[in-house]
Amino acid sequence: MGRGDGSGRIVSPEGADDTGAGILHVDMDAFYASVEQLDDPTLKGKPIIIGAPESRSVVSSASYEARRFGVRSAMPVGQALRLCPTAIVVLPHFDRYLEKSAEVMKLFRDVTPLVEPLSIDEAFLDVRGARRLWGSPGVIARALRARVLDETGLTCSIGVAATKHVAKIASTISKPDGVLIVAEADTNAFLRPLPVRALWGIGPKAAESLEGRGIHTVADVLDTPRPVLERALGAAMGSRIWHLARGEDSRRVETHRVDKSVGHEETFHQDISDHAVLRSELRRLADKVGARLRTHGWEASTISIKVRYADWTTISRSQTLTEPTAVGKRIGDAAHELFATLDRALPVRLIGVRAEKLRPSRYAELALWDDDEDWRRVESALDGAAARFGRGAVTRATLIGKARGGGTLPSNPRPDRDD
DNA sequence: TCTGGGGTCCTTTCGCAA
DNA sequence: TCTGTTGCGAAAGGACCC
Repeated sequence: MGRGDGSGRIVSPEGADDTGAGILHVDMDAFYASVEQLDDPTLKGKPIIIGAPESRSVVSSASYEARRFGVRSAMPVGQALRLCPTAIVVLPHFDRYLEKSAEVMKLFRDVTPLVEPLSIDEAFLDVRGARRLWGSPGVIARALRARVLDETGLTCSIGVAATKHVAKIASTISKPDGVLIVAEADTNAFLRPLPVRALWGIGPKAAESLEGRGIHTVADVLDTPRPVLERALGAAMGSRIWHLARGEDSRRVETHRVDKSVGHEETFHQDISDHAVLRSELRRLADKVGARLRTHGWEASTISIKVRYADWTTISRSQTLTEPTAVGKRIGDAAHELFATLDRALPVRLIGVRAEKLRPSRYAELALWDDDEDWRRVESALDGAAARFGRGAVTRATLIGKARGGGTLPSNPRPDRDD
């Protein structure tokens, strides 16, 4: 979601040169706040903040009326209210945002099947193959903005460029309710004057490191030898921004992304020292993680926990399981074991559980069994049999039968060739 | 002014095995 | 058998993004 104050609205003129610019980046304007204003017209034109009134809550989204006071997302709500005392704090309605997001994404897919959602409120579109049907990228961007507003009541900003990176920057600059077209031949002139912070992946730390070396703008990056950038930012990031500054970005619009981890974490209203309470929180989070794995038909082979102490130091511990799991009980057991290895006596501010190294579940067809205990029995049967006979001997069908209380495991299993 | 929750990716370190 | 090298995966921490 954009984090600017929206003062830079830009609309490229009709007929602007869009030669070679086949990638669109569409970003909804102040998405959560706009959905709330749409659903409750009394909020229209007013400064609103999406967040919770609790002391440790931060701003999820702010209307442009609030941004004019300096309110930004990720800012503590208390601070936001000091900047803008008249702001109305609205609790988030994530289901509603997902609904509106789906509406918008569907409109994108009407234009091209090559849509890559980046988050709930933004996506890349590759429209290079849509010219005959809909016209040039600039024409498509205009029509799409009009259609999004017409059919959803929400405004968006669109960057049109030859690469994802430049399209993304262009949409940010055009916000709100703008469209900015950067023809391929204009890419370098467009990038040169921008601050390094505009480059994808350059955050506060990296910007500080570059600025300490006198590198403030993209033009400065162009004048800097690649090894210097690699020393300043690490090999991978240094090389990446060397390319990005030159407008080089070969990433394609990917319609399918595979999730790599799922996790839950929670910041307590007040720091907690009682380990019994912390352990029960770990259980609760582990159960949520297990349930999510099962809804997606996944299992995880690595479990990690995260603990943030009162002094804000954050540590993580992880463990690879002997057998992957989607069972909350097992995830919770692993989380407890990891938690037991910690020795700091400080109160805890945040605790989290994450499942990593995901793969399709070995018995996804049992997804109808949502009950954690049923899943534990199925996994125990599978793992026990695999340990005794070798994994190759154990078919899914026999296991399902076993787990359901009927059938038996093979008495004379095939020799195992898997392990 | 007191810092959320969901993630991804990168770097460093360390132990193990060839 | 011992030592050094290399490669690799796991673990830990941190930056970054929305």
